[in-house]
Amino acid sequence: MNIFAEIRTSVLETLDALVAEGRLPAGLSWGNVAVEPPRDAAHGDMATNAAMVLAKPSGRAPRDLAAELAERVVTDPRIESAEVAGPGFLNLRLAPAVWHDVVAEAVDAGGAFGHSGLGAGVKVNVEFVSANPTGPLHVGHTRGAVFGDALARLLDFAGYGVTREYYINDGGAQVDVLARSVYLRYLEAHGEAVEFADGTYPGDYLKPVGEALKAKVGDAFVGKGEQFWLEEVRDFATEAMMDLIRGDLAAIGIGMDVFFSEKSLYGTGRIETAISHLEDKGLIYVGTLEPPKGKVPEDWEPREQTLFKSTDYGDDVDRPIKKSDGSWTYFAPDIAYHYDKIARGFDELIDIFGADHGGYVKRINAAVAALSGGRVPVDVKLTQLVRLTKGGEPVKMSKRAGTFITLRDVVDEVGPDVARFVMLTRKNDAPLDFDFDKVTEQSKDNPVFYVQYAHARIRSVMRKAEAMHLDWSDDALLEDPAEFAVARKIAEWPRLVEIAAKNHEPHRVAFFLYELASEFHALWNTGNENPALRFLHENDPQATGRKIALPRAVEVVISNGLGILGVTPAEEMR
RNA sequence: GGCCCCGUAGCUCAGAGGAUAGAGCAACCGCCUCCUAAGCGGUAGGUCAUAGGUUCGACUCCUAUCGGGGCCGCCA
Repeated sequence: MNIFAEIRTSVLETLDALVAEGRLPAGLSWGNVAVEPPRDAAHGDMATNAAMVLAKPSGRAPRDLAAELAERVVTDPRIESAEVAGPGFLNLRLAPAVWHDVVAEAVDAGGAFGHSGLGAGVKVNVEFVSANPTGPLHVGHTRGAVFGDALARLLDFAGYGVTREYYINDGGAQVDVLARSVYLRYLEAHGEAVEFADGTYPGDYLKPVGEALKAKVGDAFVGKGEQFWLEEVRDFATEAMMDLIRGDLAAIGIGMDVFFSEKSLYGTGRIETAISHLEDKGLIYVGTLEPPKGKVPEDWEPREQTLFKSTDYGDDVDRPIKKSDGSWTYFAPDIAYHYDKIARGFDELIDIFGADHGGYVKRINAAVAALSGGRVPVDVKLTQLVRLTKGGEPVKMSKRAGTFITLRDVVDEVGPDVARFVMLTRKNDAPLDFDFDKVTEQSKDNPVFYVQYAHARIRSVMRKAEAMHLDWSDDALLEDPAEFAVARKIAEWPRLVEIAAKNHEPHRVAFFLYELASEFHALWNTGNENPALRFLHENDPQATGRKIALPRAVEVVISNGLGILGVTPAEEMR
């Protein structure tokens, strides 16, 4: 139940009635009519802009129209009063029973409270992480991973059919580099002294892979040329790296539904099929690109290449799909990959890239628009950098020289819950400061703690209530303004879920939980001033049962919200 | 040179085209015999980078400019 949507329906019905009576002209669109929480609580519980939006097309003065609407709309028993304000707002005050019912619904619905029909029947593919299978995930990947997973959970909560997907870049030169690096570790495992030249990966994490390779093939590859072992070592090493990455993802609570191999597109005709699809639309041609403006590479010279006419779909220049030697560029399998997603019947695609891939967005948009005939929208989200600090000092490298801070480093230091929550308290396209000390601090300026603390307080109350052998009653007793304030916030939850899901913005959930926690902590303190407002009343089980419905509803929302963020609610803070 | 993102309180940041732009921190003043004070209440703090435009209405949309970051053929 989204009470805002319901009251909006009521307003629209009133408008329909005015049309039927000839008080408003026919043919008006209600599309821009909104019912929203007002910014200032003094303006009531909800406000509608209906009169202002409809004033011009209906030739009415906004305040007059608002007044007429006000007269009619109060026949809805849920609407206690309606007041014209400002330039033509209609401020609505709802009956206390509405908030009472909201609390009861939250308590009854539990984990389903806030579920939405928004995404019913819509299949959406969320592709994220997709890090090269050449090493452990580092902190940059972590943000994309957390963001993608939270977005997937959010969409799932809003009723979409969600597939989480990882694109394995196992088709390019970097997996050959990986294979050679593992081969060196393999020789090392056989007691040979090895040297890691430029263009190989020197990281320690490949040592066990070299040893595992030795255990598997013995000395079969020792002293042999690349042609004997490259392919097998590449497959072996890639699989080992994907195991490593799957482990990293699991450490922060992420499981993928599909791992899609780039390699599976080569030599199987799948790239050719996708490209021929574009060819049929006249979007593939052979040509020579202009040199890039500004900083021209030193060795630049004009080359004839096979190009995709992405400029037809808003890109700045056409993009090469074949190198001058005739082999595919990275973009070609990417086209085929997105073609495959479309063919699998997804209604919406979401790609999550690091900010350094910003230049790639337009060509992905172009490719998907061309391949799907504009049917399938794709939203490419970029996650900005994470600035790691400890006690205010920048942390850039881990102790092992030359390696980036890994996802494991972060999880080991602060735990998966803190890492996830903090990374979701920023919009994806804003840089994020992550201070190892601050994020574990137990104070109000740490939102993780603040929200968890509210939950822990409620759990404490609930445990005590259970000890009194009573259960919540859904007949909530609401008296104080602070109680109504909390109930109003709870009523906003279903609406917030829909807004966040539509905009692909899970950070809104984190901010909402902070606000809800704030309302709750305020309510908690009213119990200090006025013991009658406390949740637990030792000698009055009935009153207690009715009083704990509200904190129980808060618990439901915090728990559901943290579930979307992938954070475990805290039972206690000790 | 082009493209993308960002610019909101001293700091870190929210803000579905709506009213007098919000929160936390820092500053100042209050609240613990009390279900967890790890908390709550209050005061103060603003040219929403700048200039135009669209609109009944712009922090929000459009254009230009300034400032910060990222990216820019045969790497992925």
